[in-house]
Amino acid sequence: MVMPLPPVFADLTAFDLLLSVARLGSVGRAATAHTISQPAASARLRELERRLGLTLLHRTPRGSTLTATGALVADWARTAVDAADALATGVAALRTTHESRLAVAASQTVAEYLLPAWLVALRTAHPGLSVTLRAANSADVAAAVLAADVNLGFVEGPDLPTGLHAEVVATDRLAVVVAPGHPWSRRRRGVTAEELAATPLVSREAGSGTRRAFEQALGGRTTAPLLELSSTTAIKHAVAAGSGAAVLSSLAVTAELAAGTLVTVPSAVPLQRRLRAVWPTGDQLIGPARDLYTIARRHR
Amino acid sequence: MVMPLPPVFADLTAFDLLLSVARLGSVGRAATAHTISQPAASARLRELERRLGLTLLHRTPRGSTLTATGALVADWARTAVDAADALATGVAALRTTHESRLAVAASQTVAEYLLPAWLVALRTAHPGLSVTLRAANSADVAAAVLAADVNLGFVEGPDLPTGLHAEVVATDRLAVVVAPGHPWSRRRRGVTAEELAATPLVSREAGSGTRRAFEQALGGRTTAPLLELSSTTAIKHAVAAGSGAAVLSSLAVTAELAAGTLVTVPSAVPLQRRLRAVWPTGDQLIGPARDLYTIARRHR
DNA sequence: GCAGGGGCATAACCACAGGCTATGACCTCA
DNA sequence: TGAGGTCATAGCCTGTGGTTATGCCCCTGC
Repeated sequence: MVMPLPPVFADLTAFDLLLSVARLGSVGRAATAHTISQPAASARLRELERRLGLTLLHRTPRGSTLTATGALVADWARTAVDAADALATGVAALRTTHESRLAVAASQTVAEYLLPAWLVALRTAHPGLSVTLRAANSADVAAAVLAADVNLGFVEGPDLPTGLHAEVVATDRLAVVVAPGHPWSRRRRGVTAEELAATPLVSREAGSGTRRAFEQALGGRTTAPLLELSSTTAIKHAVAAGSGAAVLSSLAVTAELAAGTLVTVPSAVPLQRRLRAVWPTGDQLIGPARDLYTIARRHR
Repeated sequence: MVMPLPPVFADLTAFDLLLSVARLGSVGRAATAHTISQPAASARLRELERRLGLTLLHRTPRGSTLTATGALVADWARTAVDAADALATGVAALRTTHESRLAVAASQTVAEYLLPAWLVALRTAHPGLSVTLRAANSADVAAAVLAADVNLGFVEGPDLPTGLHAEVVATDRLAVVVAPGHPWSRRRRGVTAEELAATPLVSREAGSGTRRAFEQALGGRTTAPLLELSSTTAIKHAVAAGSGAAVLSSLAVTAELAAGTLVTVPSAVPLQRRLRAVWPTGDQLIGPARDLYTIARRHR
């Protein structure tokens, strides 16, 4: 059973403060950075240490530095804080922002797994910029770009309406995943195209970008799914529970692979698809849209 | 300048609650899972929606489901919650635990970037298990294993004292990184061994595992560092600020690459090193130690 | 057709976490 | 020896988020 986050770790403020102390070298300066008083910061950090049962800071009359364990905790905390930051950026972009300057539409995979990080990077280039994000399927994204509802679109499907110019910004590997106990989990030889085509899989509904890409990679000769679920998360749970194999974006399963709840099966078929940025043919990308495109490209 | 996390996002409790609602299908059940009352949960979620300015839930007389934007937010939130969870697991392992059952020692890179996820996975197999973690350099790890202070060790250095058995659990690519504006940042041809050897780099102190591995990969013919810093974080900041190039574990820079504050430079030299699990020669791994080893191996 | 139960919302109340200001103790350096 | 950093302590107050009790709504089954 999944447990809720223990309260000490649910509130990242204290950890964020710790990171500021590490960066700035003193509790007082960290306090100012967080616009709270020095005593407040001091108390929070003491309380954090007390609750963790660890000594994180080395306090000296001319500043504070991290202890060895403090540095380790800070590094772990940084990942968490960064993830929360990406969440914040994503939400900011999602908010209906009539007053915004850059409008982006992105297909599911891009919106979920790539855009938040890109937007965090974009924000350092354009601190005041507000971004609108529309998450939709690839066809809708293309339509939104054509209608000039958005300045830039990201699609994952192979097809593209005329009037749009596309540039590959990333390559998304599709991964065959199973539960650790599954017969395929110990294979060293890749599963062949024939096997994949013949095996009923846990799959998204027809029309999903991931499913289309997979079907296309196998030349359309796939069997009916074992189970048809409407969300990637549902699929991951089903597979982890032992329902069978699934083909998912490798971006969607990194966490599960790291946690060991899913394992990848090597595949003899190159399962790839290109994630592309799209904008109206003939248009020149300018300003934030251009920068976002550049940031996205840096990951190739 | 790095900004502190906005308060709404610093506290992940509400997001965690949202994930429970998604999983369990109703606000009331989610409340029970978090051991709070149903009105409390209801209020928190309303407040979350109000603060984000988004409608996350579809409330019906027989349960609540996520809206489309809710699902997107939930997916982003999941990464943040998972990271916080890894932080919690890491800290739990770090706490001095005389009463613990599994003792692990790990070198810096492993302890920072890999172990938390492994421990999260291990915990699902052994819910009650308490783990002690000792983070040290590879030599100390080996010593701790030999002295039977710990049940299992993870090292990154190439050398190993006699009496220890080692198995590769992961391969860590070293990456050449520079700031986005750096002359190397636009290179398509890899930098050669000669160039790398001739270029003064931002580097860790002599004796660091990463530095040793790099020197060994170049056959020892490297020049004096441009800048010698004692922590990976410091190096990353220095490089991002434009100080020069550095060679770091690819694990250490994923966040920065995603954020675009650092970029990798292709390298003509294969910069790899093996991360190995070690235990006393002749011993058979048993129980949790064996499971942790298995989990670690799954990532190869 | 109506009772019952599950689901969410509202209301009234309470506790305490965490903020603030003011001040003190300590170290270092000119 | 005083000035200017550092962090800690003390006393006070506010607001968030918890609780229980209750109401409304909708579906289901007798």
